[in-house]
Amino acid sequence: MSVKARRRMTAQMDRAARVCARQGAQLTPLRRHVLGLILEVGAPLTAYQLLDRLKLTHKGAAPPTIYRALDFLMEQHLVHKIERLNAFVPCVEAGHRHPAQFLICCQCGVVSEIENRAAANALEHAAEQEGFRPRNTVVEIEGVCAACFRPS
Amino acid sequence: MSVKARRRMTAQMDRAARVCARQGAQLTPLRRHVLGLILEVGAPLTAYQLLDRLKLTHKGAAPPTIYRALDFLMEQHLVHKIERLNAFVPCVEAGHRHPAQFLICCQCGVVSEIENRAAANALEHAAEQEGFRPRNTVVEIEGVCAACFRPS
DNA sequence: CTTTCCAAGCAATATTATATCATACCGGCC
DNA sequence: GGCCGGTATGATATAATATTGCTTGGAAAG
Repeated sequence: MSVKARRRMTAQMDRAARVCARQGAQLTPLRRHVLGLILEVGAPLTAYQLLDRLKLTHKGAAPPTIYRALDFLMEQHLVHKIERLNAFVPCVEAGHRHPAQFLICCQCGVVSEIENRAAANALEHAAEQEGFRPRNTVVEIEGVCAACFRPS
Repeated sequence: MSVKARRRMTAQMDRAARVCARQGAQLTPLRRHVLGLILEVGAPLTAYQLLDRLKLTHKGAAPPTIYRALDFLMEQHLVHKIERLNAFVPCVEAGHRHPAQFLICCQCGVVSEIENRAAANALEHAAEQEGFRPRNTVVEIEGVCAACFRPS
């Protein structure tokens, strides 16, 4: 892991700590550790992949251990679940609810989160035209990313 | 099941038959039966719910039976999977690829499909700004439907 | 000090999905 | 007819994902 990446990770972790403190939520060592795993890998990880990594340092870890931590992290808007992959990634805009839009490259597997107001508004508008009150909008766009399309 | 609903279902089934014929795809009795189950219930059903129903008339049915049928129906764009629910619903615009946008009511569980060009375009645009080539866009909006919001 | 609350430990189990190999059926072709 | 290749289905097993319920321990609140 590069120095730069490590620095970014520390910043994200600090931010997470502040977010939780503000909410009165406890970012316990275990939860922090799980968040760390997600941040350091930088690719979507499934619950059981996380569990395997967690077990290396945390012997008694079992499925509920990881799912509880993930639930907590999702509640705090620190982590997103990618439904198509049953996998988890860090929130880019950590700490507050925001419409999630993901680009999933089906060639290299990279998932990147974008935040496009225009699209989010258009969707909200579309829902409201039906009398629907959106709470949580998830957009998962599968396709080919720029890097894979033009392999330079 | 009302006369009207049955008539609509027959129409959908006929349409499915035409779609498959055009593609040279075989809408076998088994696949037709599974599609029928999905059409008649009118609510999202999980694979195992479908399997239970299928077993009533089709003794040897096992998980692969239903998953194969579902894969086929999804390929033919006759059925969508709702990722958030691990459940399946009929395609409204059956028979051709189209951007799927779902409104999921978290109170009554009703899922309705909409087809909003403006929102779909906005999303496509957002993806392309990143150099991303979308292939398959899934939108799942969770919230409260009109009926639940104003219980009249 | 003790009550309360919540995180975590632990075991079991539920739910969702796939792998694999065998069999049956249908069409064309010799 | 007999064979061949392709596709659909049958059947069994198992993998992958997720939850339930109950218990324990420690820290914060009163």
